[in-house]
Amino acid sequence: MTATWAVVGADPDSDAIVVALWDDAEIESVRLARADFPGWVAARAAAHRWVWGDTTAWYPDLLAAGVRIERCQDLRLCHAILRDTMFVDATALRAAHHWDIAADVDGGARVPTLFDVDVPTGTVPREIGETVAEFVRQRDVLERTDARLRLLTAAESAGALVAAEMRHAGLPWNVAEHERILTAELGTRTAGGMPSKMIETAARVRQALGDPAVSLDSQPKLLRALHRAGVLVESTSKWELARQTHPAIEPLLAYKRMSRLLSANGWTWLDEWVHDGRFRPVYIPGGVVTGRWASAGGGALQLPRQLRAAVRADPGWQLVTADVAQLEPRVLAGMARDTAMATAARGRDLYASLVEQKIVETRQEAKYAMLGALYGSTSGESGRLVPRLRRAFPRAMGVVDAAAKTGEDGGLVATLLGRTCPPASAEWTRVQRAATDADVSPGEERLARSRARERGRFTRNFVVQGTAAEWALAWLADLRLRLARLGSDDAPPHLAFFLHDEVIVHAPAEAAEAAAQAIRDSADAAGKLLFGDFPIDFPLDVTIGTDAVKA
DNA sequence: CGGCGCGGCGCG
DNA sequence: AAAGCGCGCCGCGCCG
Repeated sequence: MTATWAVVGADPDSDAIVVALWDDAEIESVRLARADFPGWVAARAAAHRWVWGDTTAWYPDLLAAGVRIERCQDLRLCHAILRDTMFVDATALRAAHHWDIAADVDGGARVPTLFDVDVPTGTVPREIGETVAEFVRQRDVLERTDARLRLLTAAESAGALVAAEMRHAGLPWNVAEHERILTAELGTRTAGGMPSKMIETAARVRQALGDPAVSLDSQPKLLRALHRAGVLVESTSKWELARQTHPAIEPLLAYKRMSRLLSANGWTWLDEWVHDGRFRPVYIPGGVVTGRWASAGGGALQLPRQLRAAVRADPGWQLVTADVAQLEPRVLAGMARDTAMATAARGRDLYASLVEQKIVETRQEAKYAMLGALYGSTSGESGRLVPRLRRAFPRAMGVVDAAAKTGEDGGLVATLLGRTCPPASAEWTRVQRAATDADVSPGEERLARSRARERGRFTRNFVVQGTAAEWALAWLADLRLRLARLGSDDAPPHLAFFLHDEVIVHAPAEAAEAAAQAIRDSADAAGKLLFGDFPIDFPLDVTIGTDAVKA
């Protein structure tokens, strides 16, 4: 008899690992020496859905031993989703506080860095008894709900596998190319730490300001120096500076660009984060309340486009870079079942369609209008254009407007698959209640309205950003399985990077076209999984090359 | 010295 | 241009 579930945990009395095989009830339990565990898993990697407390605690060792599994349930991640969802009563899960643990960012445990990433690193129970107990609690909850939460927990768990596998594989990174870019932008390294072009540019700024000693790295000092030179800005941010006309501005903006590159992704970053030609960031699935991933260390999700050229395939391999055009509007059209919006988006640039249909005048306006709709702009160019979308796509706008209203009223909203936003804080509720008092001051009233609108913008965006994250998880989950079936057994194409609506796949050259097709097929499958037969598509921009610079 | 808030800026 | 959402990381400056 083949068990559906294989629950993995530590033997409380020894160094052994226990696997409890389950269907409707426990079938048997197997005790394994640690050293035998990877081989045992490898022999039945696709036979079970592997259940464990935390993918970051169990999977890296398997990967190091060359073992990949097909499916899992990550109890830590699923606990958080089921505990908070508004669609099923999960009282038993809410009581299990020892599972309320945020991501263990050092889970890989072999992070080759100089510094520990300073995020709390709690751990969920490892022991088999408590692991089985939590598995049973989640199973009972999932049995009482519809397919959506089962889809979501499966997708979230698949994301955990992808994250561990991508960290294991790393993003191929060409140090020489990165250094070439640094030298071209910043000049040569000097003993003092500041590269030559930065030193020269700083001197030009000081010259133009008539202040030979001013610090350019201290915001208050720089602001005072600008004022003394007659540049009356309120901040030193680049967009405010860019509006000024003064000889110091051009070199100052150049200095700020260089300073940013040096501190965020300079030589120090290279030493710390790139080893053996691989950048290995820590990905944190479910790290954002909306369900998006976060990252810790290395700034994986903020790599500047400037450095794209340093992402370089191994010899004989290629990189397949793919991103979805206008993911969030498409997801909104799908979740609202807004046929007009889906039609405008079909197979092409949604923003161009809005211009053609004379909903707005220019593509740029279309973009601002859509951002305003998703983020809740009320003022400026963007806020002015939103009503046009409301007239053109009442169903889609109805979904985000309703989410905003619910949030303003202190209610909960959820994504398509049931991930639910956090409740309003006690402080938020207190401020709202104070505003209903008979003797409320105008200030209190204003504060309450402002906080209510803030929360409305959050819940408005939550439903779309969160459902887009679900689409992306479904895409990743399907793609990792398709890729594993391509290429030769010892060198299949693999995911190397993921950023909200974009993937980079590292593939043997002969498998690159097939990988590109797999990426497209997975996008189609994700659309079907979330939106069924509703005719919304998710066209991709796909580029195959030796680097990750998009065509 | 470490912790923390802030301004600033990179990404979607 | 930002605006309006979600992040992480840097350096500075202040505080204990």
